Amino acid sequence: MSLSYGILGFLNYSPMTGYELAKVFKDSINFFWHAQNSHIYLELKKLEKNGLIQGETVIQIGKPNKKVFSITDKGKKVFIEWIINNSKDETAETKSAFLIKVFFSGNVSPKQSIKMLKKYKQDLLNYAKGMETIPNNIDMYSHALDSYQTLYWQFTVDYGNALIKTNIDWAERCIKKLEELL
Amino acid sequence: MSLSYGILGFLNYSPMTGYELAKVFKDSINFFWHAQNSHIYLELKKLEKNGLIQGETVIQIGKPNKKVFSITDKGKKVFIEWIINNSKDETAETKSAFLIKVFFSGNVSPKQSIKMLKKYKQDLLNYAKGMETIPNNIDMYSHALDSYQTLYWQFTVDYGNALIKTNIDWAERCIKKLEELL
DNA sequence: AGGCTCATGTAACCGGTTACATGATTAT
DNA sequence: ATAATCATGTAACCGGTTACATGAGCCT
Repeated sequence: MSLSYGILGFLNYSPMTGYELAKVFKDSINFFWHAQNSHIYLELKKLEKNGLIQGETVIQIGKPNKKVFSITDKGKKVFIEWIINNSKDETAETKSAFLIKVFFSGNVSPKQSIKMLKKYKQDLLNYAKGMETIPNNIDMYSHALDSYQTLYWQFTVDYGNALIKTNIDWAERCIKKLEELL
Repeated sequence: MSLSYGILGFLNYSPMTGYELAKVFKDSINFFWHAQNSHIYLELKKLEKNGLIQGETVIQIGKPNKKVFSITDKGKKVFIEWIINNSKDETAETKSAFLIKVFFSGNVSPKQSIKMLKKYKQDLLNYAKGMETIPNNIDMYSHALDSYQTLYWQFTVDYGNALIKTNIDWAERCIKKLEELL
């Protein structure tokens, strides 16, 4: 479901191919929504069938042909409605296999858990490093759009950074408590 | 996948029925993993078929019969291995339809977005209130188990609180910036 | 009489993942 | 040579959700 709205959102900025959508997903909302290219193509087909987007094949020389999709009026309407209707509890959606592991880590030694948490922390640090380029991506797109649009992009980057910091701080607190047991 | 490990985790504490599992899920890890009762029963069947748990029907008087499941040695082994093997990047799993909405909220007015974010904040506050009882739940179970086990439960509660606080702070920052535009 | 708790399940569906397949052009 | 980029898809699978079905006993 969410993927289709993400696609509509990007097509609302400008027409794109499935291939370009896959890239733009990766460059932007990848942090909170990961999209497989196979899934994107599937969803494009569905959206076209429902009349929310329409595709046009473009013949290219020296490159494979491509299919450029544009959002329809119906698609725009559906998309805007989705944004406005703050539907049921998007808040309480946290899903984390990692936290299940933590919850049950009383079954392993403190040493083992410390190792796990340190790996978690390291992954987060690496992830944060990878995210440093996102503001650049925003700049890249931003001169094509007004600053009001990009303000929201900044909000999501801010969210990402805040979340990573919270996670790291938490991991450190846990590690510290576990080290006291050694 | 994760649900089955959650089930193994609880059965590793003590044998339980599907019904009891549904309750204990709700009382504990509900914040980061929500389990439907239908799903639990399905998973129990699968786990039994794979020899990780085994069920025994208990005839009751005055109540419907029930099936109590216990973890097998094989199940214990699989469960512990799952905890220890810090598999591929559980870190970068954040999935949030809400953040997609935020990302694309340049399509609606600041007033509209403020409304959305205030609702988000309110949902979080309500959620936090609902979570206040969890430490009690932990106390309830804890005298049956050692404090080392419950330490990890505390970790997850700490995580939940930290996350909610981060989310609320972020929402407030966004709201403030949007209000400057009015 | 009505609602809650105890108790277990089936069937249909759906969003998303993994693996696989193809093939030309361009840059190193 | 070989790796990356451009470009689009199919098929099988799977974890999880929604809706539905059933029914006894207990409390108010």
